[in-house]
Amino acid sequence: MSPYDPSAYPPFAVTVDLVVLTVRRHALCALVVRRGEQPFQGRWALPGGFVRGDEDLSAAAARELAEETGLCAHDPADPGAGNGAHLEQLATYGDPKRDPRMRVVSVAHLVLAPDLPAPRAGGDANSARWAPIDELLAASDEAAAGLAFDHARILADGVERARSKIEYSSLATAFCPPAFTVGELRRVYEAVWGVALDPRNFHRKVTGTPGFLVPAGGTTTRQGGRPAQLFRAGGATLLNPPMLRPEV
Amino acid sequence: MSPYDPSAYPPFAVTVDLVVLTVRRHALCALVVRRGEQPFQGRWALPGGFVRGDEDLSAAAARELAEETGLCAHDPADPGAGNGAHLEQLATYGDPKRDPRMRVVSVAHLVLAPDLPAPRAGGDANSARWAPIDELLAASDEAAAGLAFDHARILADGVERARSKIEYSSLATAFCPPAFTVGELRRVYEAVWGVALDPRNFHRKVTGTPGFLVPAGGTTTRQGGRPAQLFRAGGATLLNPPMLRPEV
DNA sequence: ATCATAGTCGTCTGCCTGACGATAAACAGA
DNA sequence: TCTGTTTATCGTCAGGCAGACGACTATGAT
Repeated sequence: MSPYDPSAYPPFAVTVDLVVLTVRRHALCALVVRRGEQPFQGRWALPGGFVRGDEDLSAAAARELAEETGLCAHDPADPGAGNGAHLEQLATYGDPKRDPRMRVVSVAHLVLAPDLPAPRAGGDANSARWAPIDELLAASDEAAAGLAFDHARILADGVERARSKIEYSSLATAFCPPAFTVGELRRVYEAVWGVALDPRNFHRKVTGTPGFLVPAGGTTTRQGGRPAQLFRAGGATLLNPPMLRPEV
Repeated sequence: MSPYDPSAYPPFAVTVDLVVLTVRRHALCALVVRRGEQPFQGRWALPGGFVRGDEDLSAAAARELAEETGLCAHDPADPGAGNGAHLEQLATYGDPKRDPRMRVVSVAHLVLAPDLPAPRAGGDANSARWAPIDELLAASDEAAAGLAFDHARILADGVERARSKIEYSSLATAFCPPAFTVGELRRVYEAVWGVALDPRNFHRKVTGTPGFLVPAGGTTTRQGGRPAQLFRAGGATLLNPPMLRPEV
């Protein structure tokens, strides 16, 4: 074998696909776009696109994200605040038959975003929408109803990553607006995990973990009931001990 | 933008790189090979190679692993036993300048293997060896002594993955021979984490976690001292509650 | 025989979590 | 205005688990 001989290796197309998750109306939702061309024309798919020749993988993911949603992703390395969503690499999918036309290797990325206004259909998609992940993954069993390509698998992997990562990191705050209440954060956990948590124990846990939350001043009654204190995400990124996910 | 138009996307080379870890003489070691050609000729690098045109990414990783070490990787999905090492995808590295000659996207994989006889130098490598990771990562600061390309970064990511994954999974057994003692398993944790663990509390923890270890029958005095019971890995893959890594 | 080495079983204490009672502060409607 | 509903927040208590460490066991080496 002759490594690095340009004529000896087969050419690949490299794309990024995005699993963009948010919490809307107490449900975990993913951004999907409708495909405008073959194959899988008219079917829903994860947003994504080709990596450019001089572009890093994370830069390509951030660019696609901006094109589809207008969100400005902030790299975990750079904690620049603003309305930036969390972006991280998820996994890479390269089955030779995953695209019927040619050999495509897709580097999937995971984005966690606060609830947004309606997504804007940009780029090459006919339309875009937030779909509850239950709906998307349930439909993946039926032949013609599920997501295009291997996107159901990618979505499932992304959801599983998000579910496990909020256990031991403060990443759940990425689903929240800049200032939020303990109750709003709890509803994020409940939506992502699909369980009910005890409000009192949750409150004790998050307020008792140093660096997780810092008071933002002021209160809100967005949710009705007694006014709740506003917080913003503290500097801590790791939760130790972790938040325990209740048994099924 | 015209997606999936073959003339519109730049061609990439796709490779797999391997972070192969083992525990030798109470130290965490990685497999490195000496580069036989430019660039970085004569420097140490992670083993790896090009993905073939009809080959899945994990298949390419398993093939490279067999070529370099003779190890038969078993996919996490398929728990076929034997002398198979654990193999999982780690992350993908695609900086446009990571290879000075052309655009190469590398899908790194992580392999956890029991201690092996001397590695066989196969394929395109002049030679191969097990190197303590402390040594490899310490040298990465100096200009000409560290690993080739961005392999120091990839190795660091792989080591970090291994360190965190043995906390909440039974993956540490992948570093052990088919039958092993509690003390041998403890020395794996100590080598990977670089800490000392209390033998009594460790024994209580691993024998008290259902499904982690099953008695293999018989005892051994490999390590001197009182004979120790032999175990093999139980069916459980997740450790709940996790093994706690002591503070630094 | 004595020592060194490793393995295994127990005990105790402190921390954290789950379960749940109680109170506080808002709003809606009678 | 009073009452019920909703949500937030503080407290209490028991059980589980981990860290610290004592005690005993079973081998090989000197």
